[in-house]
Amino acid sequence: MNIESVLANGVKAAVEELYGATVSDGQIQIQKTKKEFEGNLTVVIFPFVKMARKSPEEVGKEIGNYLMGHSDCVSNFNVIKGFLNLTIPESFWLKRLNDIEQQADYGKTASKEDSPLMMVEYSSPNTNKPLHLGHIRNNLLGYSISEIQKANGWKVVKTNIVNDRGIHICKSMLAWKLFGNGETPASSGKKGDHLVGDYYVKFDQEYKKQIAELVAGGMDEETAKREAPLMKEAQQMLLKWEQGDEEVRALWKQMNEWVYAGFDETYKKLGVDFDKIYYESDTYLVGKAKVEEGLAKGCFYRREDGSVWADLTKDGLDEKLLLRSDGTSVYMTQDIGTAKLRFDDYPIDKMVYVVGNEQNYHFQVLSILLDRLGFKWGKELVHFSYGMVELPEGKMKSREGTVVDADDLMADMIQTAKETSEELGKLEECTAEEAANVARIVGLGALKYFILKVDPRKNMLFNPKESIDFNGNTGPFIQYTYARIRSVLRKAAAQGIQPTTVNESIELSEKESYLIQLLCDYPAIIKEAGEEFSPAVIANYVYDLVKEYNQFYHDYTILGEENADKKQFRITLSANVAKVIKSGMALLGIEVPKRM
RNA sequence: GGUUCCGUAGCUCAGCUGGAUAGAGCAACGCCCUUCUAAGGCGUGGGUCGAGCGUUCGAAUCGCUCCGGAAUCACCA
Repeated sequence: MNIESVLANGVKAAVEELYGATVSDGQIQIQKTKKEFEGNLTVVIFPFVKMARKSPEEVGKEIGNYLMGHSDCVSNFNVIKGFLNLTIPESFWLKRLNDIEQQADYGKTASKEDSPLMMVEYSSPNTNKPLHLGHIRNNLLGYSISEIQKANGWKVVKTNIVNDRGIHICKSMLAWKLFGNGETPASSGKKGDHLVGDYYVKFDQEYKKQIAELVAGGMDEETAKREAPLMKEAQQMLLKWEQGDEEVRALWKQMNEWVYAGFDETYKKLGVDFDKIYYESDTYLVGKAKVEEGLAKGCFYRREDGSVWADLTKDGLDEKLLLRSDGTSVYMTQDIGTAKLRFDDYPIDKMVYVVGNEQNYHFQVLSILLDRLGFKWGKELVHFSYGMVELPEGKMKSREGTVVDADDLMADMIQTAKETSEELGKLEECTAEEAANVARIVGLGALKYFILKVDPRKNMLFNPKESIDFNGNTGPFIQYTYARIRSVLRKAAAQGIQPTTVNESIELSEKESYLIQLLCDYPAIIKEAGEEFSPAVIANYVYDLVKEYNQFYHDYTILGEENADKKQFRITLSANVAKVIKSGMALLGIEVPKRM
């Protein structure tokens, strides 16, 4: 049992005995004592004031005295206004530190045979262009919440739905065919996804030219957009694809393969992965069948023109199209098909979709539809919705060329990390290979931490220049602290000191017991992050821990001349801080370097 | 217009199941390298928590009404 619940029971008994009143769990608030006051934990007294019919100060004193007399985990107390500040004995904190020292997977809960299964869908790229900054936020969030849920004892399947069919890829294919001269990744030296993306841009440029010509010839713009030969040809191509035209399918397959090779490289560099990948070309027909099935069961209805709709007016929403009048599927149909395949493949208890908040409405509808179609997790599906990433100059728009490419961005971050470490004269003793690896870890750590520390729901501002900041609440600052602790531990080991169980009679300073208290919070933090699907909770916790450790580090001599017990204690404390930093950063998908 | 989300220091963000004097970092200014990594530490200045009303012993936090911003409301994905 943890200290908070021991104290809560104590308070309950105290109020009952002193004032003859019964207290519910919700009325007892125990929080960390603010740093400017003496004590470790604080009981809020206000809820008991009415029961006691005495002043808050008196009630605080009486409950404090009771706890002192009835529990050995309170060594002192003081009352300020309505707050009862309790001092917990030092031996208590040391015992906890020793507990942490013993646990290799401190704070994590391993999944068991019968643990529930969570499927997390993230990334979900289109195959007509490379990944951009928005995908980076998506991928980092998806990966991180998967890790956090695993740490909370879930079985997790990470999945990706690749949008590999549709008019967008046909545009790239057509442009490649018309303007490409047979260019391949091998012949051009371009990454496959970039190559295909370049032709998507090319299509758009040529398409705009054609529209302009038609408008100059007297056509109105709307008609011109429809009548432009390029667009007609792209639509023709899509039709051929649907019919299984061999030549179109062969080109489609080839270009998609180039893209996948490119994506794999990006994912690998970013450090994310998937357990199972679905392709829309495999799921859209399944969706169609599922909709027909729903139609037969009376979940949906057909209009005169042949289109199929779901009536959601009873749920306070609109009517939603599921099949076009020509019988082809829409986005929603495909998601239904994907859901069916997934449900066939895995015993899913909880489904999480990591998708931007521009699709909030879509997932509201999807949840209702899946529920109607009998998916047991449909109603409770989680749309993990995150905000847009904006740039100082304004919004990202791929057509206006203001997208920040994922590969370029990662390369820039790594390059900056390299330059900075060279300027500061770090890593001079390292081999070029080691130095490059540290630059990679630090550059990507900066990017990942910067994005993950922000509340996912919020739109965030990404300033490519300012984001590379090696001070303050940043990934590199945390990595740096970790590297420094490792260095201390190496030197301690050279003196023959290893972290181990420490003598529980050592006297602790305020800072030391506060640090241990922070370490003790870690399991609760993982739990909270899991419930809220929030990597930011982990990130901000780790930052707090690091800041606190830095003060400790600067105030104390860890390896100097002093008594052996104290030295042992500080080494052990440092090692445990390092352990928790590493563990927390791993939940964010961020590596920590042994030296930097 | 309907729905949803956001609004906290000059900037980027924490804090939100109601609790003490609203916290960090960046930027500005001033200290600290004979002490284990200065990619660091300490300090100073900087706030009507978008506005108002309400509930409460107590509101940045809960409710209502406004104001400002974003997303969405396609036979696009």
